[in-house]
Amino acid sequence: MNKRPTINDVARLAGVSKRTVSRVINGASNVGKATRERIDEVIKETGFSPDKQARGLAASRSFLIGLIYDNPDALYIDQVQRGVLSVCSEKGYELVVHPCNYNTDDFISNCIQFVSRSRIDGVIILPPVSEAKELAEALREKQINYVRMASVDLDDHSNIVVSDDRAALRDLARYMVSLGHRDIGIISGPQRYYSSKERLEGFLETLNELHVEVPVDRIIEGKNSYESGIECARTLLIQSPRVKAIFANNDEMAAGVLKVAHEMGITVPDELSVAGFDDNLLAARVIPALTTVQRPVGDMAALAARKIIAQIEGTEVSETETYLVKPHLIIRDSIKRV
Amino acid sequence: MNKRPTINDVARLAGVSKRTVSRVINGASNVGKATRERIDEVIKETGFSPDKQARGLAASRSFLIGLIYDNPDALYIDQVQRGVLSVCSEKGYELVVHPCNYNTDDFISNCIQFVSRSRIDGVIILPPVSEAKELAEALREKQINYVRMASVDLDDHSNIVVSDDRAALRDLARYMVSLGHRDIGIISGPQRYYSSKERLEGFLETLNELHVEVPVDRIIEGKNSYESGIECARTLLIQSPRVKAIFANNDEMAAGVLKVAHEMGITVPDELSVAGFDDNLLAARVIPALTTVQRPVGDMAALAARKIIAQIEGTEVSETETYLVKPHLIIRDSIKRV
DNA sequence: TTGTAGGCGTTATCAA
DNA sequence: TTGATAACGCCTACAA
Repeated sequence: MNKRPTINDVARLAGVSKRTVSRVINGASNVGKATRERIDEVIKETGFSPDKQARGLAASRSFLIGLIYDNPDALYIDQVQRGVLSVCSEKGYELVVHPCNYNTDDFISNCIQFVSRSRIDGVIILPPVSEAKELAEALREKQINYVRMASVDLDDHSNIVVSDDRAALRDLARYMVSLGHRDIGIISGPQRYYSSKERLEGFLETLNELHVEVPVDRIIEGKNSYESGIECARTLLIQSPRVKAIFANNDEMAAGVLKVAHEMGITVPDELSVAGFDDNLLAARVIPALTTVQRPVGDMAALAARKIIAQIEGTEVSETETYLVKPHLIIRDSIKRV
Repeated sequence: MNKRPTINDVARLAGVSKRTVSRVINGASNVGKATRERIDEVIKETGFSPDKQARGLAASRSFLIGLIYDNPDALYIDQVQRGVLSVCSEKGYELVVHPCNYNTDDFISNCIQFVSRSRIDGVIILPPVSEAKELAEALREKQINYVRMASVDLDDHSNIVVSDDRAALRDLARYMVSLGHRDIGIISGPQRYYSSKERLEGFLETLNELHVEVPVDRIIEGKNSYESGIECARTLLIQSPRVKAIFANNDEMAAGVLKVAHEMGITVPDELSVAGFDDNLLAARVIPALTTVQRPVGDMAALAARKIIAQIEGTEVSETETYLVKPHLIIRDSIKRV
């Protein structure tokens, strides 16, 4: 019921100055062993923990990490949040979320304000916002720590964690071809996003190597939404009825393909194979369950958290060298041998 | 590129003391009109905004609102976060997320610590954690502001926002019966949760009024997961093959029912009708699209945010009287007339 | 190795 | 209506 103990209480109880207590709190090396032990004990007894507000005010830090995103995929965001938090809480940071509007004009200043208003120590940026060069530049100019999560290596390795979507799609292409598929259609993502381009290129690249042609009219650009998936699937299936396998840029759109196939009386996977990307909640639930690609989102997020904290605390972890993770194929029921 | 202006800069430029500037910032009434205008102008010119850290240190506030939950439903959480943020950002608060582990022993002290470490001004608690009486008591005892989101009216109305799940299930029952259903099975949620009990009771209540009996062996308690839905559906469908309609406590389990029906060669909705709850992402994607119940989650969350801010700032909004919102039926393709 | 003094940017007390 | 002055709890030069 009493107030929280302060550094002064600890200092008084331990019979030292608060400066010394401060040293102990911050793990400074120049403290006598006996003194340190005495102080540690008092801290334990009193349950003292430094006040973040005061600490922040004095040191210009907040122990707050921001998460910036404009992504409709709630599941992805949830995984990221949990991944980041697993690291944060252990290091004494809290996570402040900031969904934003990538398309508005003031989106950059909005993000900058978010950071400076609350003195956020650093931000983690999710795709597709993370692809915005302007935001990264603005952040850098303002000396704000940031780490981007992306599908392309477009920044210094201490500022980014990338998933190798391209490699994953090469695997998928090989898998499809190995099952005999030759008549392949694609519902790509918006080509203004690197992630979409990477996936498309990785897929086509390997298909070409394996001498499988995909005529341009079998590649349709979707918008990553379920509705868009439905629309594109209709177009594709009517326009190119010979297509026997479709890769959709994400599971949402793949679910749309399933829907259209059902409407048109096409059986999946017997008459049409379908692949998605994300391993969304949907993927396993849908009938037939989707063969798709899973990114280790939680791990990537945790890595991003470690990087941002390393930046903040100036402790360049060796691990900072790691920045590339590879997604892997999840094989379920939506692709069949022909 | 210069540092942010401080209250001192403003005071100097306006030729007043910082105390007066402080009054203007905080909207105190006892400031001369001319003085106020001058100060307002300087604030605008300099782009000054008060530092939250310093402000918090002085006033014992952080302008941080915490979100406590232990809920696997990422979509629900995402909707809540957006709803809360829409209010927060406008009132100058930030949202700090705190997923926790309802089942661990230290879960309460963990939450309390979370709040006190960062001086969180108030917390919003989501179900099912929000049902924990002990947590609410601990919070109250520590004088921590909180608002619970729940399905039952189990707290003071300024501390809770409840969705009337019971009423929604009465509607569902009437709807099913109106379509001729008499052979109804139920996959309920864990009965240790109020929300699950409310739904089950509301459903049975109205069924009884309409003289539709549900034998006890047609009511199976599930765990709200997809897997659990599959398991329960198998049991139910094998044990009571005459069942022609199933209500599942959430969409995840309803998706499980669909899966099992497909496995067993039972056509939905022709031979079996299915209803869910949540209007999950799945609901519209699955085939057939699920008839389900939608809670206005975003609105509830925004309301909760307004309540918590009212508590923090001591401004009891009249709106605080509102606390009950009613979910509504979303009719899709999974229930058919018999 | 330890302590003293001053400052971080704001709000609160009390007088004028 | 205003303004000195002291908190708030911690960190950081600079000394000892």
